[in-house]
Amino acid sequence: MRSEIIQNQDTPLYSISTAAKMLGISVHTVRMYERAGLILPFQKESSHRLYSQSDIERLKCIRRAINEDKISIAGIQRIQALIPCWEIVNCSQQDREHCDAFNNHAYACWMYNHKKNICENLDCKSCQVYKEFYDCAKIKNRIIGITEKYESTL
Amino acid sequence: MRSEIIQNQDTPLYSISTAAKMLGISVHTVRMYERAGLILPFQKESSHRLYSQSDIERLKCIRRAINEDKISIAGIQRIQALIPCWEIVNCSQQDREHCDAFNNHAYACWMYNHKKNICENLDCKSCQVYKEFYDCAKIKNRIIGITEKYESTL
DNA sequence: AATATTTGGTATTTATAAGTATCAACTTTA
DNA sequence: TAAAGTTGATACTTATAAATACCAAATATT
Repeated sequence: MRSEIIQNQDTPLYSISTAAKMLGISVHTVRMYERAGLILPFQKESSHRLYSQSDIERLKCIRRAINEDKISIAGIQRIQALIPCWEIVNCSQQDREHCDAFNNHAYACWMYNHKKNICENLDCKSCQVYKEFYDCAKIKNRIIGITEKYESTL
Repeated sequence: MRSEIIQNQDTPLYSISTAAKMLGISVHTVRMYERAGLILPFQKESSHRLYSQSDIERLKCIRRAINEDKISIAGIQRIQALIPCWEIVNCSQQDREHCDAFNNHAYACWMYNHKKNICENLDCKSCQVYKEFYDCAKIKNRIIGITEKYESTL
């Protein structure tokens, strides 16, 4: 078996213009979504952005939400702010007290600074919270999961 | 102590034109919010709508979400669809299986039919799910509440 | 070294959601 | 029973979010 570069859904492959072309939108629109915290791109050392296949899928999902479901960008931000990140990363009571994400509800956790808590040394881009829960169905199912977890202890 | 008509925040008091005037919007806009499921008015036997002080506050909250926070109506619907109603009304596993609200994520529970479950004979207008959880902060705090409830059993 | 691309801005356009106007039929109330 | 208000529906207007176009400076590619 010869040595190969491992490629998967998370491998940074596409430049911003390639990504934009794949989605049929302008480069600026992609950056607009980034500014809004809907997507975190890979940054090369050089400051140029790169996107993986997962990023493309995420962007497609964002487009559907905006164009088909008529949810505004601000609305998507609020929805993502409801992801129960504290439960997913299982942070402590003390972590929560100092966490801006836990104590606010306007943006997803990856939009806040995480100093002095469990997330401090973690990369949001590779965190389950960011990677897995970007749409309504997945977020709702996760909330359901919490209640089921609770009920199973009764 | 003489007999008085009990008035509270939930007493139906205002006609639709009075409510619209109080909010500085048109009658039609109020009905638009109703169509979207953001507000459930009282209906007199006569089919004319009436609004309580709580309804006015709720409408003010909706207005802030739309005008200040820039969340679209479709966005508000999706956010309200994340209210963990099943946990609040504590419905059974069987109730959940047959519940359109539980099994979807596009609208709040009070927008669906509740046949053959615990909600069947309840009035959504006076249900805690509808009355208490119409904004992001309250919804998020409720989700937090579930996790804390779970953690307290450990 | 020359060409192509990306960056982060601002200014502008466009698409459309949110809101208004108007309507005839119906209901309430005075 | 006349006047005022409500209903639901359609057509129209407006406000603005989303997207595009453009820019000069920086970076990457050949």
